[in-house]
Amino acid sequence: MEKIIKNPDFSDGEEILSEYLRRNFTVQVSGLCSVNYQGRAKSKLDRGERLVIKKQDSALLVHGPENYQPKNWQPEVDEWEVKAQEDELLLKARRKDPDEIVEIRFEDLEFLMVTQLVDSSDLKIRGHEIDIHESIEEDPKIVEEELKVVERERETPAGFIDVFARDSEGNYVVIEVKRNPDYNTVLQLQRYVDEIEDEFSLNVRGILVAPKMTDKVLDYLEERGLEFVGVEMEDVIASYETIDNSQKGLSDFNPDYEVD
Amino acid sequence: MEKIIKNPDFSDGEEILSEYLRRNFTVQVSGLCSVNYQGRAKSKLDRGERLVIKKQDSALLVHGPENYQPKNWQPEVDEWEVKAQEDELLLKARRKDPDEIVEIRFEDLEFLMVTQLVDSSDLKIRGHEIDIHESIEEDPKIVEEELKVVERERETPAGFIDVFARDSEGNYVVIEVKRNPDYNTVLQLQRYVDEIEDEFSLNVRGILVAPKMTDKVLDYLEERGLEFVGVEMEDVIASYETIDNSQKGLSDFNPDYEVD
DNA sequence: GCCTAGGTCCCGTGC
DNA sequence: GCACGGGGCCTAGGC
Repeated sequence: MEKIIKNPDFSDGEEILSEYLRRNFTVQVSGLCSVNYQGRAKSKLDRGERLVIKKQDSALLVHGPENYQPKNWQPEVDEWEVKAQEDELLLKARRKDPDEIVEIRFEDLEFLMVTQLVDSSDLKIRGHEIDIHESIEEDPKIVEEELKVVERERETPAGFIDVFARDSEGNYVVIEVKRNPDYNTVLQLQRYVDEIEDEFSLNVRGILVAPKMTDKVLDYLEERGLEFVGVEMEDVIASYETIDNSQKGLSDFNPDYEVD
Repeated sequence: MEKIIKNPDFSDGEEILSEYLRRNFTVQVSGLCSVNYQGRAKSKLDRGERLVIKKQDSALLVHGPENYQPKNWQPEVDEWEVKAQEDELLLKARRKDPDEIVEIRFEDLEFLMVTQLVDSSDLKIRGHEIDIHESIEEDPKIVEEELKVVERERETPAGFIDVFARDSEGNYVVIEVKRNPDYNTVLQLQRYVDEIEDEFSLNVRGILVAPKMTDKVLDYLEERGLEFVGVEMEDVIASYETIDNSQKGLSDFNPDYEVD
């Protein structure tokens, strides 16, 4: 930990923030504040105690005591302005594109902390839509017995077909994969099916493959003569071991701090 | 600030976390850790220094040194498990629905902080899509002269129509409003128009109302016989004063701390 | 409780 | 650089 100051006054705050906000440090400020935002929308947040975090890449988060999401934020800050006044510490964070500004006015500072986090590890994750595509290609019978995958990401004038296949009777099958299917998914599948039917002048099957489905979307699908096949995400998600194999043997954590 | 401990050992960590995680406190733990997640997907995050925040409603965030978004998280935790072991401090956060678990293994603790934030102010915001709906309802001529709004959020088998209206010639008009229109928006509008045409066996107009538009989406829209009308967000966003008027005169900040 | 749709979405990928 | 689509999306609003 570089620095922690409890109950700093506004001039302490101005000094520390001016020094560290623009640099490669994680800075926290907590205290009673109000926040205005203007940009793609406009918001006001009245006085309350919050935790403000400036990350090492300049991302700014204003977190209240609850919820996953920050109350205000700035994914990337281009210009900082810090000013101690008689009755407040003003912190402005401006972003250029889109042009937006977050203004935080602290009436009272509870603490101020400067640290530096070293983390070069990437998140390895399985269970994305792309992993379902791969499972189908490896083992098409999770969709249907005797299905043969012809092509992935087949391009049509209506967009890319996730998986293009033929069934045991030789029919063309268009497969659309979605983790979270909705009405638009149905129309998208419909468009691909229409496109392939035009191309081959044949009847074409359309199958939506997803780990879950709602009754209404299923109705909408079946009204159009399209089909649904469920998949188990557990079958799709690789084991921890498999994820492990994609990593290097040793962690690339490196304790050398980069200052600035 | 309730507590701050620098470089706590694992048994300190276990003690403090066991006491405070389940209660109405904001708890921060920072240090060298690795994180596993399993639930809707499965992920591994190798060792690195991170800031872990448990909010007062049990939301859990694992923030790396960069980016707006946490590397791992749990929007709501139902069960906590904390265990100091010889070489690590293990923190498990389980959620019941969906069933998922985040496991954080600390190899080294940099600091541990317990605070309590008091914030009962709501965020006042203007510029959401709903504000455009309201502008249209108040003054339909921003879309078209002599347009009459019939209904908002009209339900159809294909979903909800933002604004349902009739034009000067008595035609039905389906209006879809979007801040950020894209291809899917066109499909969505198409869905509604098709549904209303089926329902009334009439030709129905479809208008996409948005503050911006791209050439490709416009082409895609017009190919389908659908229309676009631009609106200015500035006309939609209320002034700060208007936002102010929606607030009570006095802040409802109350310095009484609720312990538990 | 499920379902629908928006978000200052953010963010990666492909053109 | 923009644009498109996914996300462990999250979250609010209806029913």
